[in-house]
Amino acid sequence: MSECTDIYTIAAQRLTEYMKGKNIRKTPERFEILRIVCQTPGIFSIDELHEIMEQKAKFQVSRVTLFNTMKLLEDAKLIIKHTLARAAHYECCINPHPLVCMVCQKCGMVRKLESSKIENWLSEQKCKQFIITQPVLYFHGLCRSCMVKSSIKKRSRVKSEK
Amino acid sequence: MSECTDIYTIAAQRLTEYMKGKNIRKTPERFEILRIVCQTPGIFSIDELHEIMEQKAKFQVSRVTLFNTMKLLEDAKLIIKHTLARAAHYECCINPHPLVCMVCQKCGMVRKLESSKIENWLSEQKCKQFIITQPVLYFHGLCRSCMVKSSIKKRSRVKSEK
DNA sequence: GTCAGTGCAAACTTTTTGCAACTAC
DNA sequence: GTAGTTGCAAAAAGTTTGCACTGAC
Repeated sequence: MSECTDIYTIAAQRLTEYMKGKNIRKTPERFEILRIVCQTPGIFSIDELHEIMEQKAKFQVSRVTLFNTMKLLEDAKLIIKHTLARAAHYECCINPHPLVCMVCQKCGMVRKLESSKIENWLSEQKCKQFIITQPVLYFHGLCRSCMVKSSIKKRSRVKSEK
Repeated sequence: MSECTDIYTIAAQRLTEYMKGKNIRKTPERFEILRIVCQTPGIFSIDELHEIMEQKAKFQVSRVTLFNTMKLLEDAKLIIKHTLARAAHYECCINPHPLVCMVCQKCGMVRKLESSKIENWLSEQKCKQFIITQPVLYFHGLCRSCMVKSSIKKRSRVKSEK
């Protein structure tokens, strides 16, 4: 928890910095949402975040505000938006680094890979026509579980740790 | 056009092969959709495909059938599904290869990169816990046009060549 | 003839918008 | 006090489902 608090402190500073001179107000909702986002491991949807806010954090906030705040946090580069499933999913990302994700085409499971080579590869690329803010490498395939079970169940939403 | 026809011939063979022994029927809708998909460059949404079918191909087909058929073609590995925007986008991909896409965070533009190095990098990866069927590397960032214009217009849908 | 496929309408899910009340500045 | 923010309700957008009809096998 103390580590989470540290992350939140940094994140809150960055958000304050981002807001500066932009006519963007520091509302309690925005900082409480950021706090929960920092405390939530893995990726989550708006609905999941809404439930966490109400159940765990006992903080009432509307879905509309969550949508708006996610956009703000994304612009401030404090979270990353994944649109792998029908509903967008987000994750806290205080120190953006190249993400390597395994996405199961059957169950929607997402797993992250550690990789230094991809970073080297990325640094070699010359992209004058494009400012890269966040590279994400998705591997679409089948996870071990779905490899074994040959069930024909429908592709579900992205799973997150509950 | 002759090249497109060739691609369709190969695709139709693959689809037929995929359907074999699966109780999946060869309907004219499915093959006509596949033909148009093979003739359509770049990425497209269900709605865009629906318009092309009606306007250019003069072939009446419902959106429901397009959704179903896209699922079938995806399973048959003849198309790739991108979920970068609110609406899913698809592209024909007869010979799947690692895709490297630049996605503009502002206007939603998608551009493909040529890259052989990413293929080498991928071949080095050992993924025993995962069968990779399609690697896609997305660069999220800003395209040249949005770099210059500092307009604050909202992020729009994925653009495709019209 | 059977049952998978099609297409309409309706339901459902996710996201956006309009608007009144609120509040950070 | 002003204007950005919140949150409700409603609309919009994308996708799925129920069901009757059709047609591939």
